[in-house]
Amino acid sequence: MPENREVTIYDIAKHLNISAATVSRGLKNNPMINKNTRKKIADAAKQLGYQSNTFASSLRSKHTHTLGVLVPRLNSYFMSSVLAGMENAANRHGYNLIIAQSLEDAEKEKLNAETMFNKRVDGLLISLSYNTQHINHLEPFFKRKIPVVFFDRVYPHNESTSIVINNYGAAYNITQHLIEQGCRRIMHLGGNVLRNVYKDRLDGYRQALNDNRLPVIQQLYLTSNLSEQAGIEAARYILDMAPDDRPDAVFSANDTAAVYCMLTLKAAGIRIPEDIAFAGFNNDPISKVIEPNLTTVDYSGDTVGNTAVTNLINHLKGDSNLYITNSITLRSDLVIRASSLKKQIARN
Amino acid sequence: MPENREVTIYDIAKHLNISAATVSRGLKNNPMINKNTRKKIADAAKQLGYQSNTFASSLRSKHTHTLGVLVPRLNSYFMSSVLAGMENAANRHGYNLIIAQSLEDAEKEKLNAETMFNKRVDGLLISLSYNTQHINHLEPFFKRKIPVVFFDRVYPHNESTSIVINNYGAAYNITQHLIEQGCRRIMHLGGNVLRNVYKDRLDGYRQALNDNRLPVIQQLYLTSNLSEQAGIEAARYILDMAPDDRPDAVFSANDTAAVYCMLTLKAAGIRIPEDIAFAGFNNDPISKVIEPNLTTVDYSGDTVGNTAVTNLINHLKGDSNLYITNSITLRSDLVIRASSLKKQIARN
DNA sequence: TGAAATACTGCAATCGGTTGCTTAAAGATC
DNA sequence: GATCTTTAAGCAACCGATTGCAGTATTTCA
Repeated sequence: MPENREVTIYDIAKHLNISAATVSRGLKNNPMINKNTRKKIADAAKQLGYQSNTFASSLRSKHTHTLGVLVPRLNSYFMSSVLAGMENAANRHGYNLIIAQSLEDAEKEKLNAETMFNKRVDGLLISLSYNTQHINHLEPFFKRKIPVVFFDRVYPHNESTSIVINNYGAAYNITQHLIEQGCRRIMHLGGNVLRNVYKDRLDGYRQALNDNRLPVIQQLYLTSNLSEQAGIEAARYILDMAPDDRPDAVFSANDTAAVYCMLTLKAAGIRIPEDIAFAGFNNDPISKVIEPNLTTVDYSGDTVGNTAVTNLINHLKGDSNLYITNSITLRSDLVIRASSLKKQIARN
Repeated sequence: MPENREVTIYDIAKHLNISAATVSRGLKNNPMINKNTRKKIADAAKQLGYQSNTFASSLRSKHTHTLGVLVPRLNSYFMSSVLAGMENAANRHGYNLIIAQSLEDAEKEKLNAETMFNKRVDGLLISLSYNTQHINHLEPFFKRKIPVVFFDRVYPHNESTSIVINNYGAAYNITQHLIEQGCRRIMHLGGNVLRNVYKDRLDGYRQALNDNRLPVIQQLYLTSNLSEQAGIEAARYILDMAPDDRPDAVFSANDTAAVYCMLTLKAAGIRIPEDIAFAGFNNDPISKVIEPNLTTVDYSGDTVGNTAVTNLINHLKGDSNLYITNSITLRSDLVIRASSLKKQIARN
């Protein structure tokens, strides 16, 4: 037993007294090859314990059946759902995922992009870091026509597709909902407006206020990284205000900040939604556990991931053309729960 | 500008009138090559827009700087923390991660393992699916001496390392804690005992009961997949019992089932911890949001991932030898919160 | 029956780096 | 000044699969 050397198509070829070319074709079920021969090749492969060498193949054939995924952080509920959706779709089509995180750092994003390129991924799926300013680091991909799909945190670019939801509309609706519940001083906890998701949510919030002839109050707009800590600090900020200046509702651009803000306010004796109504974004599991349950926007990470990968692969297979599709907007739903129901009776 | 062809080391070589071998060595900063020449090569590479081709290199050099990660599911808080930790450690050492999920299905696990092997990962990190019975599908790795590291859901094997926590001890302690709070009829929500984590937690629970001369009651042991739904069903099961037969505490093998069980019981008017105390496992974010806050076992997914990858890479670099290390047990902490405090005053 | 079409299979170049071995030049030693 | 080191660089085989083109056997059809 040769412990060391790999079993290659040459071993199979020698074993069957045929050429390596035939073995290669046979293993791919190329109809050029006689059915019997194919069978013999498959049997011999199994018998000899042959395992194809992917990158020998990639070297020659110029595609790797690997997609690069570059996200800000791996460990959020939303992102892990996206990845799960991506992995599923990719796996179904025989593709693999190389995954890296930028940790919200533009520099690291750049380095990771380079690695992905060097690994010659067939396509790139990317959600931008918190402070990415430009996408020069993706130039090598564009130059070599390697398709790039942006998702969630996207960047306008006319040779790649973006997978998004209507952040503007969802924020508008949720703000409108709060207004309908009688709220007049609605605070917004937002993120970096460099990122479309936060910019659009802010715009939707403002437009809804405008359309209802409500003033946009500077003091009621806080921007942060929307972490647990940021939620707690927002609560302190509110508690430090004169009672009359306090908001009567908070719309947070994510659920985490909303929930930790609620917890802190509740501990200080503020009643929710009676004193302050709450709404978040993402439909994170914690939104269903907090009491009262948090009104939020549901949008499926799984679907985002699935759509992004499916479109990318269809493009790679030539079934469709990504360059034509500029952006795909997925469905999102306003999920109304007790945290925002000032008027009606709260339900779970 | 040649749009199509890649820029290769040959282009650099021609450009500088030196050999490709020198370029190859120069790019790797091989001290055999004169410093000036190295500089010239680096400059030319940048100027020509050279990007190394990883798999051409892998083909010859026999290592890919890629690690395979095979998990049951991507979208759980714990697993995404593990992945984040892994990615971090891997990135730091110049390694990449190919990630796939088995979706708790042994068959898919097998297929994914094969793909990973074909991609010639330098090492494999795996947490077993819910119903994996054996690890024959990892034989190709063992045969070719590709190191395998199990984490969390492990399998005894004397040529690979396992990264675990002391599930038995943690479960023992948490049960002991509940007993000290005066609980006598402690229910356990467990998972498939095929998996060490659930088996060990069950054993720890039982041993604690034994050591306190408490009976192990058949009706108070439920096994499930520990999903939200399973938590709800466990609650219904409890509510269906005659009040005197009901448990006075529930120890769940994960937080998700514990939390949804609590929510359902609370809705039915059961007081926690007065009527039934609760303890979970994992320190999932929801455990800090549920009221009362859930007593649980904290163990850092990030550390698990980090440790697994670091050990694997050290082995690959020859700095240490995995075959000697049979298992690494990481620290875990009992986090006591209000859900189990029958005696003392609950605190957040 | 002979020519053309069809069905298989093989030859050999190729993908882009890597590396053992050799060679050439410069420097050191006595 | 001859021999030995040391340093730097090149030659060419190699990794394992793929594929355009060519070659041979078999079938088809007039």
